[in-house]
Amino acid sequence: MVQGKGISQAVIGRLPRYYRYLNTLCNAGTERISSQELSKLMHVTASQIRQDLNHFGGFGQQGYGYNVAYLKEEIAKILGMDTTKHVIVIGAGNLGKALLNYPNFSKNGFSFTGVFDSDPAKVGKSIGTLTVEDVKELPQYLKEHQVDIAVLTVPREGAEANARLLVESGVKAIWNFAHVDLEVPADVQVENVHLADSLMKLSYNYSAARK
Amino acid sequence: MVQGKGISQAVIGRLPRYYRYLNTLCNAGTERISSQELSKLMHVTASQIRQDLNHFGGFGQQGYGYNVAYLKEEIAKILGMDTTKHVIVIGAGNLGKALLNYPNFSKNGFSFTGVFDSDPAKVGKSIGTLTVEDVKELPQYLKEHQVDIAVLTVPREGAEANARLLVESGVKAIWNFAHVDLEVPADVQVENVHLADSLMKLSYNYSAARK
DNA sequence: TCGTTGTTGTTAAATAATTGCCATATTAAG
DNA sequence: CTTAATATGGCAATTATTTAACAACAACGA
Repeated sequence: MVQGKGISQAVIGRLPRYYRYLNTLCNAGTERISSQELSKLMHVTASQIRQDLNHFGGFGQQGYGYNVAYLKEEIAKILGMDTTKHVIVIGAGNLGKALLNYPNFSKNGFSFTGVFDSDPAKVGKSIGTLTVEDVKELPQYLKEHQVDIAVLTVPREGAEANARLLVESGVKAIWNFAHVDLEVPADVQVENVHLADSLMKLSYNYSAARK
Repeated sequence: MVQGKGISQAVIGRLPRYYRYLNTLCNAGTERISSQELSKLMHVTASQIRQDLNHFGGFGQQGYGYNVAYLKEEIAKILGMDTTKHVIVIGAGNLGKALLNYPNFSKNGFSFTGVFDSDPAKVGKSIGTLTVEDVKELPQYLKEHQVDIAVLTVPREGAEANARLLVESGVKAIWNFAHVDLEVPADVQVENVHLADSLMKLSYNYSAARK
């Protein structure tokens, strides 16, 4: 169905942060941690941590706390990072390049397998191990390859058309950096990164704090 | 007009989206709009629109609705976009370049006035009208120039040190793209763009929908 | 073994956010 | 001028989210 088991997006949105802290703790060799210790580290309430985690199961043990490595793995599974996700990028500008070169994604099971652009000047150029392909090849590519997630780093004007194309070819997840709200069927997941909105929010908080 | 205090971040976070839709309407020549029409366009409730706006004042008129151009300007003011914000970028990688080249920011009162990097290979290179400066020059630069917002597009490891430097030099707003939670005094505003978190959230929703 | 301390999972209470409702004001038309 | 249709702003009701409280159980030391 559409949305996952009625767990709120507020909860889901906090999981990656837990994952990040657990990863750091794990790398530091920490074996166990209580919700209270973690709450101090993360500046959230221990109640919230326990409640968030218990949406997915009882990962802790009374009197002991949570095993860091185990909990980290469980959260990775919840977030779907236990299986490789094949990702393509539409738009080979600076933003697309930045994402393709970001090392952390591949560490977490996201495999970038293609990059497309409509600009003839960019087609054929290399980005890391990939070569930029013409966006005209995209429909054919989608027929021949499994694509879990498509990243849209194209200008606003081209975004809707590209999204439609992706949806028609069966892509079910779009990471949208274009500054528009995409209209897609309910079974297609869209995660927006509206940078301008984020900057405006900062601008508000900055301005409001000066008053 | 009355700038309320303690307005929730949920409300603030929606303002840029209103602004975007009003801008589009304005460009299309639309003069007036009711909360109901706007609600259909944006897929939110009319109640929410009216309630959000009324945190900042009564911008509408009974029986008429809202004047698009006027409301747009009022929201711009609320978001602090009526005064120019001087912005610098720390980190001249692909992400920094992408932000510097994004045309919409300058349209909305954000003026990028400097870019810094620690990599000698990047120092001296041009990005648009700016030249990359050595990050060692940053303290001196901050003494001589007004900086409203600093953008952190450096690797995780360098982020904390740069943030400390910025805070010590009196910068009060940081747009943080590094994958860490910065520890700053309460009077310094931080807006995080955690791309990995966003991708993981999409991964969850994608995986959950397949079940 | 037994008691003390620590810590979870869960339920209840408190807060916060969203939506529904409507009195009242404005516009538009006859 | 009168009336019907429209649409806000504010408040009340509802729903969602967060925090607090605590019973139950594990760990640990004596």
